[in-house]
Amino acid sequence: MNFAQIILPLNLKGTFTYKVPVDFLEKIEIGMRVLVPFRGKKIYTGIVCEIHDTEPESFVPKEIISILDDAPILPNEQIRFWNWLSEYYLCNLGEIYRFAFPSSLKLESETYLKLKTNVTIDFENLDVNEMYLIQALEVRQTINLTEIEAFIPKKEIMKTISSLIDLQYIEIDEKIAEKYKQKEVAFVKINEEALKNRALPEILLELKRSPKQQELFLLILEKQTENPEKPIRKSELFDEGNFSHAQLKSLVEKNLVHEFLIQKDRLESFEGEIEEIEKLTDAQLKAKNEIDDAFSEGKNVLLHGVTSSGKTHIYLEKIEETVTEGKNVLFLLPEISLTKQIVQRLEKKYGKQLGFYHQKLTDFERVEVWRKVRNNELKILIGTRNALFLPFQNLGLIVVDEEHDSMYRPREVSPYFNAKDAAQVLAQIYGANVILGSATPSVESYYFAKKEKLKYVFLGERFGNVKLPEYELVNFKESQDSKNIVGNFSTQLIEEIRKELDRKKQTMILHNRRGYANVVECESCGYVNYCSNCDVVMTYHKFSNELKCHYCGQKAAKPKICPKCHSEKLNTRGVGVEQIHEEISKIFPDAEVDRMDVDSMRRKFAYEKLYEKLEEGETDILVGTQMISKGLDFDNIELVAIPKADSLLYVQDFRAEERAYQLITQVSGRAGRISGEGKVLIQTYNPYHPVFERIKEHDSSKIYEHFLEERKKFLYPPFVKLILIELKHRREDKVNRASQFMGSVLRKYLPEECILGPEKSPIGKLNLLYQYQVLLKLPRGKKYAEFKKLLIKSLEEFNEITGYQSVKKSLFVDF
DNA sequence: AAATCGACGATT
DNA sequence: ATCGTCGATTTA
Repeated sequence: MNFAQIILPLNLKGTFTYKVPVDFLEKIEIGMRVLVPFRGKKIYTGIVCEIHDTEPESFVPKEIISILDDAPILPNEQIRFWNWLSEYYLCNLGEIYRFAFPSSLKLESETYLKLKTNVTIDFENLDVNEMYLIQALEVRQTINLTEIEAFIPKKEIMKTISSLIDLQYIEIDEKIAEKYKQKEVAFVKINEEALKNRALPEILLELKRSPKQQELFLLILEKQTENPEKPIRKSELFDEGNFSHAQLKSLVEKNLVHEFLIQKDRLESFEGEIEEIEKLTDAQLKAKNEIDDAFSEGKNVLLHGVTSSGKTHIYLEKIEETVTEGKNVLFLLPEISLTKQIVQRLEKKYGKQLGFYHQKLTDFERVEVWRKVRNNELKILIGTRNALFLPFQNLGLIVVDEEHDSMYRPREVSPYFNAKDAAQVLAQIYGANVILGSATPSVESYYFAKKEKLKYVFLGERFGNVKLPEYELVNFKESQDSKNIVGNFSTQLIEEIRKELDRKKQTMILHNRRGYANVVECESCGYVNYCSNCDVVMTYHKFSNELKCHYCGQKAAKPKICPKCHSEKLNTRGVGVEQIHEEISKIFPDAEVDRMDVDSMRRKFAYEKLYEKLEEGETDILVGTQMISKGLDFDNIELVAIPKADSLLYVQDFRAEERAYQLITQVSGRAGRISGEGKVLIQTYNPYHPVFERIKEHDSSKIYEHFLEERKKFLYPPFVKLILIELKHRREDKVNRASQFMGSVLRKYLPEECILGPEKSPIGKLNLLYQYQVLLKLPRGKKYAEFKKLLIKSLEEFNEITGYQSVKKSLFVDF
């Protein structure tokens, strides 16, 4: 056993063979990190994935420099998971490794280290190497691994660094150190000490000359005695009485009152607003029993529960059961969002045994969570898809909430994989169970649930038997013909909104298109502005008064005259959310109309501020893109309007209808959560469109039947497996030729009916790269494995052509 | 992925 | 003759 296969953090095929030095033979194990030289001077942190005795024939392997861990950092299950991902999604192990590990666990020679600020170093307890490194860092701000090699022996480097990181003397210098700062809220409380030492009358006497201060002091005291558990918000004092900040400040200075800050996200639980877990309703209990049955049969579950049916309650029950059995839970969310009741409730109950893992953590925080998971200190982990890669010790349950969400498979991050499917494989490896939960399951999951590959559990009623919102289709063509319209709104829509305003209810308006107008077009010559990097017209944003490319972020000034024919007549075409917002503000000048989209939420705390406005009922009408369908659970919303619903359907994508249905249903779920008086107005030119008609009927099985029929007819998932091959290059002729060649190679091995293309991608140029694609529709089942082997063979053949090596190739399996 | 090497064209 | 850019090649 003299050789090891090492995974390197590079996007390279396969693993690399290294020789294990004799003194490491005892120590080395699969799953440990090792330091290896690669390409002359460079040093990388690799992962041992195999130890064997076969000496390579064609080359002389290099030696492992050092072993970084005393015990494997990566459990066996994770290595199996990585291998599955790599085979299934046709990606390299190195890519997975890069994605899975926090960067300070995979130091390489270009990683820069720096001294932590404001640390006092205890030189007495440092060894020689540590001392050298600290001294070097005192002279210069940063240093990298190659530079350290000059004064510390190679074998000692990592030991020295990790011990100094542990001591918190040094840290990794992350160039893009975007620190996520949590919002803090100020609270006040009476200084108990002051009350102990002196009698209350004495204190009041002292404040006699400042009556306002006295009044304020008494107000705080009164609030505190009334409810000692509930901390007092600084802002509520100013709301209730006519006090000034100066008065509070002097009370603080007199040491009678303490002021303190609490982080925003811990607030909810701290305020004790959470009800204890109520008993499950009969419907929920039935669902839970069905889940138990499925689990005992070793089946995973699709929990299809209409909006506010209390899926969370069922999750909580199952989570508690799993933890009681001594196993751990992973709770996946599409993105880390504010205020999730489940978070608050779990936090209260499990405190330090609850962990979070998501993209907004700093590297140090990630390593911290990693360590805790490995030591089995955390029982429950809430996280986004990258949490799948934590070194779990005994996973018992994975919950995938909002399983239909496309954030589980973002196309732009490599490696490409679908967290929903990966979660099921990971669970299988760990012998754990999975609950996929959604109010609007993906068509694929629904199909597998009906095919009994998953157990289908349906919760058809809202919690407390609250009625589901009612849908009404507004025929915009008719309104237009009878001239009953103002801009993009029919008078019917306007009247309904006015009624809500009169009743002091809130209204949501969904329009899923950013900006003010799609295009700015010259009336006389038809000129439109294209992005200079992409083959895309630029969207006009009136609010920031510029043109933006939504694909690469490129900005340009809005032209005043046509750059081509100098005409001054420039038209806008296509309606964006800004325009809807403007129209509504004009129609209801006295209402408070707010807009929520990525552009208006970019500023720090913009989301939090708007959230509070909505919560306090200050916002009357909220106009927004799909953003408004997530996380806004307020009791006072009863009307949801979708003025241009057709635009949701007209997207070049076989999932467009499915996504329209999901989006409409998700926003609708915001309406009438408590009262049951929710109403949804869908304004459309096609009131007889099958999707709208079926949404209206409130029978989800009908709509899924419709989707499945269409998918079957036009051969789309779940009836076939899709693999998209995308080729990119700066030069169009090159990528075009490459794609033609790819097509011909594929046709050599695979039947004609499986191959679509090659053709120019829907967006022909993106970020200066031309894109071409080939779409494969492969049959499911046994044939699939066979075809996939042939695909790999074709890809290998393609790779042999040296001329096409510079063409970037991406594969999207289960696209 | 990333560094290195070689070819070719533009610049001193 | 030298610098810069692009593409091909190689990594254990």
